[in-house]
Amino acid sequence: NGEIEKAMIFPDVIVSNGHEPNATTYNTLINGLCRRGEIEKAMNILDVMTSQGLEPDEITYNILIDGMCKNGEIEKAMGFLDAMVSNGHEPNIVTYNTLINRLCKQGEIDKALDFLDVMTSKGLQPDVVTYSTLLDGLCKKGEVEKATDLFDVMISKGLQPDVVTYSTIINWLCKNGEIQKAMDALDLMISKGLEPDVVTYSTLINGLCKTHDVEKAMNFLDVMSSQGHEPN
RNA sequence: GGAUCUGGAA
Repeated sequence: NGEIEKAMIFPDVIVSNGHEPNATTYNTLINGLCRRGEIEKAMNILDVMTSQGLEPDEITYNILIDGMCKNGEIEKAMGFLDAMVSNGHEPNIVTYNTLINRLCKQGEIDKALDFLDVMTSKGLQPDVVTYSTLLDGLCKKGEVEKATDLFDVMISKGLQPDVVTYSTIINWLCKNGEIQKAMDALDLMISKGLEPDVVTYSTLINGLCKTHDVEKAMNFLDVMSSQGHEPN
């Protein structure tokens, strides 16, 4: 609701009622501040949390790292990661996915792929989020060959593309003017039992509108509504 | 029956 100031009062209220806030309580607040880009305040809450004798957990760290990344402060995020490691907290798959996403968004795909190697060497298995993130980054950079290869790797590891993976591919096909293939991909995902969501449909509708096929776009509007996905 | 982190459209 954006009313973090009101929420901030609650740890005190909780304590005065005799219920100690736990890590989740603080994580929730820290996340709210990070989403507003108020990283400094979030770090202050981290201090409060620690001074209450609560150990930040991996979710706390991931929230802060993502906050810094989304705030464009990847250097800070990397530094924080180092500090975290030297305090004995190993990054998990979400941590890596977060950093990989930021690197992709900055167009630094090679660095992102380095992290893929790092996580693998640490025994962490990249998941469908990792691959979908990299696929999106590669497609947006026009590295279609590499994207295709990576998709094959993902499949060979037994990972199933999900609705986001398909939406990513559909988006790329649309942007590349391959609308028919995009619609084929939609059929394919449905045939695999996956349910397109509002983003999947919006992606296609956008592609169709950009190629002036408003008729088909309108059809998909009907289809999504009939599938119970309200247009947003 | 209830809470917190990462990927896709605009």
